[in-house]
Amino acid sequence: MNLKELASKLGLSPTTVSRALNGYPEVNEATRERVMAAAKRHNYHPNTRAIRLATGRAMAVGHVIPIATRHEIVNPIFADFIAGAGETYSRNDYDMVLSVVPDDQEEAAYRGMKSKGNVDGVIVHAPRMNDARIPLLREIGLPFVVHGRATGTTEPYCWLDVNNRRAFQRATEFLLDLGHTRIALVNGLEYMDFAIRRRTGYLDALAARGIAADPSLMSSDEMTEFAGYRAASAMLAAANPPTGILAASMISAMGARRAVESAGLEFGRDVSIIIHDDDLSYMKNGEDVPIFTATRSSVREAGRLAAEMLLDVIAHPENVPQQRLLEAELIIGQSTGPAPRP
Amino acid sequence: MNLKELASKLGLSPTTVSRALNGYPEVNEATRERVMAAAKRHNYHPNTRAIRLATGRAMAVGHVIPIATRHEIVNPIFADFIAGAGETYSRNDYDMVLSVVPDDQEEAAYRGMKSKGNVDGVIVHAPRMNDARIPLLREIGLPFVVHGRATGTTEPYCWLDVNNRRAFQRATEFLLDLGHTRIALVNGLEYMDFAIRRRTGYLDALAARGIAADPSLMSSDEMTEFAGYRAASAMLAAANPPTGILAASMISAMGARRAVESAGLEFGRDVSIIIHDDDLSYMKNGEDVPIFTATRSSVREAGRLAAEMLLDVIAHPENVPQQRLLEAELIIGQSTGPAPRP
DNA sequence: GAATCGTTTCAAACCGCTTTGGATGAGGCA
DNA sequence: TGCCTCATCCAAAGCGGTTTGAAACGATTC
Repeated sequence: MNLKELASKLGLSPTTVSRALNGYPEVNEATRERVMAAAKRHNYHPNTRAIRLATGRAMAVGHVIPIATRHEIVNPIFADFIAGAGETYSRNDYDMVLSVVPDDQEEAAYRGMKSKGNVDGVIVHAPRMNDARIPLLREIGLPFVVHGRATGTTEPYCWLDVNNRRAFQRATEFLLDLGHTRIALVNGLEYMDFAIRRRTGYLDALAARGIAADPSLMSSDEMTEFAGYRAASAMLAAANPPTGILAASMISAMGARRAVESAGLEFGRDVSIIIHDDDLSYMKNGEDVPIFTATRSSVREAGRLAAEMLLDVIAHPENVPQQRLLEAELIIGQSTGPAPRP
Repeated sequence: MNLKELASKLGLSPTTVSRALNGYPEVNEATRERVMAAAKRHNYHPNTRAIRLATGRAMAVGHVIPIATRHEIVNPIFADFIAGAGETYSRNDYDMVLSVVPDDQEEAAYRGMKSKGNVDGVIVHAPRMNDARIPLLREIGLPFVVHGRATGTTEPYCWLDVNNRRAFQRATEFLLDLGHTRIALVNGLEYMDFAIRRRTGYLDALAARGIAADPSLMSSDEMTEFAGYRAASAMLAAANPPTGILAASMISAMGARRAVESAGLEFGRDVSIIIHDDDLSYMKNGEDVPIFTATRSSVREAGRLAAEMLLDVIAHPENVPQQRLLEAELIIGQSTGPAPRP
């Protein structure tokens, strides 16, 4: 059932039917209702391909997922972000198209999207310092929103980020207030912008209390269980081990907790752990698990918001770049306590 | 730059240019090369929207992701499958469109996809017993491939699955051969088809050795770290605890391992654990982690293959439904050993 | 030399919708 | 009555490709 057939069934022109369905004012209310009813009755849905060609809009948003050579972006955090963004797209009748490409073909992928016109805009994931994608997208004129920020990029662009610096600063202060002085940072990969900011927050908090940062208490690696375990184990085995640990994610923290326990220490008493909690939907902190003390910010919600921002940019490309900084909340759980007396 | 402009720049008709670029035989080789060169030089890419309307094909594949009410499908295993499928789509110039919809609107989502024509086919995820989506998709005539199978569905349909029954049967036999007789099953949710088959394999292996299944050694829950921990803890705390555990996933197993260790037992000696390993790319068994004994089958590879199958179904809808059963390999790691002498 | 054929090219229709620029007719007003 | 407005509807022209059917032309065949 297409528009022409529906129109002739109603004894109307395609023009009128189209207008009736799209809410244009120049059509009689009675006719509109008749059209609406017929459309529903015959289960008519306009052909997306035709709409897209006629309107010149793709009604779709792209997410490029680079794979292979280096860091794997296909992780639980990414999945939750996608789920959040997808909710927004569905509500607004946009499609979400995921492009999985080898990471040396990322630029080509963006250029292709622009010239083939299968998306109206893109979300940029996991920005790094001086991220090359930002000038690229500006150059080719494809609307975009960055999830995170890119230190070093001076020209304004559209982004949505969590205040990672502040979150880790507060987390560090929290441990300091509990009397901890040997505080470790089990960070994500520090070519990622968010990890840089987290380290900055951590260092700022230490510096404010006049505590010298100890490089042996700072690690940077993938946010996996094992990387967390490995980093924490090494630190705990060394002389003058930490009594507090800042972990970059729930998953890293699971590894850190294992390290604490297998070192024969009690997690939450001998060693306090505070995590950054992305509020992953398949792994809620405190729902089942004894709750971790955490700086919490839902990555799924970030996905929803970033998508909304992008749709807005697509609708109003002329506006000045929007920027939004979300604050993480500090959740007090059971994984932290006063620094043990030596 | 569009086709018409390119054609006039070349002094040719759009027809000829289109044919030259698409490899049709009725065009002079010299002209073809001239066209190709010009296309490259002007960075011409045909407009996807126009191609889609003209050919009547969407050149896109849908994945419906139900959310909210019940089981969360947005998990690491799903993410890896998507990544694999995405690779296949990219190679074949197909788009992957993800639809995130509330799970009570799944049917509407599929019907919409068909009538709006924005995809040529779909992959069905996480099938359950007598899954309603299979007859639905057949009824509306949308090509599909199921990742997994649906026990109870009699009419043939296209699927790709791992031999879950056989995998768990072998895993159970492996533990039996090591002398274990108290073997626990920490299963996924048993309304999921794969979980049903795994339990069957487990029960078959026990029965073949004349061992009565003990319901207190069988649990069924989400495949999260905590669910694994909770189930294993309870079993280990009970009278006559298990000496072997079959875990549904790497993540469940991490929980089970924690339960073993916090019960003061040695993992791999006092309690053997054997897992089903989906070979997740962000969490490789044995890459960093001491390797778990496992039945391994890459879910990412399954994604690649299922996508290939779907593209084939789309290209040849008249063929009989393809079905493919992948066997998991048995990897001997360090998480299993002889049953301890009582 | 005319008929036939194969190669190469093109004009025009088409995909299914949106949107522009009228056309039609009823009602209002002088 | 004549003119203007407004509400309502429609024909036709896009959107940017693909595809059908035919034309042009040199080469081959009889």
